[in-house]
Amino acid sequence: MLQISYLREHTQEAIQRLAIKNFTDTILLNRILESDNQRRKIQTELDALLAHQNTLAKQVGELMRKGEKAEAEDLKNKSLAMKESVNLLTDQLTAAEYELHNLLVLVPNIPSQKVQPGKTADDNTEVFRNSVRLPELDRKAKPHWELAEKFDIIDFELGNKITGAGFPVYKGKGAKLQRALINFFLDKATAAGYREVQPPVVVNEDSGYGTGQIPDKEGQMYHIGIDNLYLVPTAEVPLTNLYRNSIIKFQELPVKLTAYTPCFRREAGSYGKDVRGLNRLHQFDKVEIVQIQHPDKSYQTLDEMKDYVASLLDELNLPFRIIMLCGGDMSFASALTYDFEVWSGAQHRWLEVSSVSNFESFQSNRMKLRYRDEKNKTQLAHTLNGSALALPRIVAALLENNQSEKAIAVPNVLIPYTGFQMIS
RNA sequence: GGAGAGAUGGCAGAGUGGUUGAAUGCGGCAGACUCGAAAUCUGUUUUCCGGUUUACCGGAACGGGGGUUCGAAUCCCUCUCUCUCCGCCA
Repeated sequence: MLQISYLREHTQEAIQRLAIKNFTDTILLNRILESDNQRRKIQTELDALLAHQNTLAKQVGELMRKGEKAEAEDLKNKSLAMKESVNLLTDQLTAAEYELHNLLVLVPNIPSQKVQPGKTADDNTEVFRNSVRLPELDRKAKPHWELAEKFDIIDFELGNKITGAGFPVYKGKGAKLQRALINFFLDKATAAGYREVQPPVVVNEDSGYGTGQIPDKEGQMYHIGIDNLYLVPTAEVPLTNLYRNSIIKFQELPVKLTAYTPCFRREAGSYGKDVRGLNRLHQFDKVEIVQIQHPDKSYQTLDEMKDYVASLLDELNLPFRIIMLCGGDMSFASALTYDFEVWSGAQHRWLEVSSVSNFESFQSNRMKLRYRDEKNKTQLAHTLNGSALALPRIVAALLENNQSEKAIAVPNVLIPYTGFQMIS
């Protein structure tokens, strides 16, 4: 959620920059500003009345102590007479605040200066490509879902049986490869200074709201109706919300957290080649990194996180490219996002395996995540997060790119974790 | 799941209707003392909103929501959570 003070004081700038995200609803923005004016007007009026009432109540107290009952009664009646207008204004204020809030949550985050205009993924900019060469596979090369069956390491049918589509069962070396990747990613994150956390994978409504899934992407999450809880779509939700409603000393910034969690996404409406095999799942594993940072340093931190994710993919020896998302392709809450895509050798396509974003104060404003600055004032902190990494498409690329007729080679860095060099 | 008790500032812990945004202690910060530190002493120390703008003024908040009252941390209702006992249990 944007800060109303920003919209109020930098209206033109906001309009211009929101246009980059293809958000051009100036009618909404005007309604917001009107609503804000209205709210302030009402509050000023109400505060004056309440101040008067408070004074009267104090005087009544004093008169009662002195035993001057008649005069006290007189003042009581005066105060009572004001009650109706106080109630009226209070209701108006509540309504005005409610309206303002409901309008304000409809406005996406302001994109950072770097973000290019654009409508779809076609307008994104490739900003980097690593030096790992694309694998030259022969004609008999199989896509990962065939490899998974051939080597009996991932069973999609079994998943269908016990749960449904999009819930694969990993078996034998397939299961161990999952565990190896999780441990590898967590160890790397720890070495890079992230504190490992094991959060709940079920969160409440407030948490969903804090990171922006609710109300924006509510339909993406699995909802446990009986307890009104949600399965996490990403560890970002519990991790960032650890600091909901808190004030951090500026000396403690940045806060760096990492967690492995399974992630659950309903993915309603997806179909075709996108959902084949491991390409898009309802449950998948991911290691996430999160930072809470001083506003002056958050873009530096974004670069650092981007470099960190790149280093993981380099170590896994996967060809990848980094995409800077255009305004139209960015998420509602993000100010700048880099996507990482690995080359899937047998599918001949790039697969998104990570998304690293700076949300600036968009999330922290929602969840009241602040820091105390050098002058002892509270300020909204900036939040950032990134996948490091999401497993399924990494596995898909590893299987496909490293295949030969008889076996699949495990990347060197993973061998200490898997305990085997080949899947055969 | 059943019964009972409770939820107050960073922490501990007073406060059962009237200058209580809140005693006291600890912690934090600033200062005095000291070569320095400890100890001691003095002062200070919540957040949000609005107005004015370095000061300052007003309002709101004592788990969340609602009610009673001229006035609520204090009384009532309700929800959530915590603790104790019983039951169940990885």
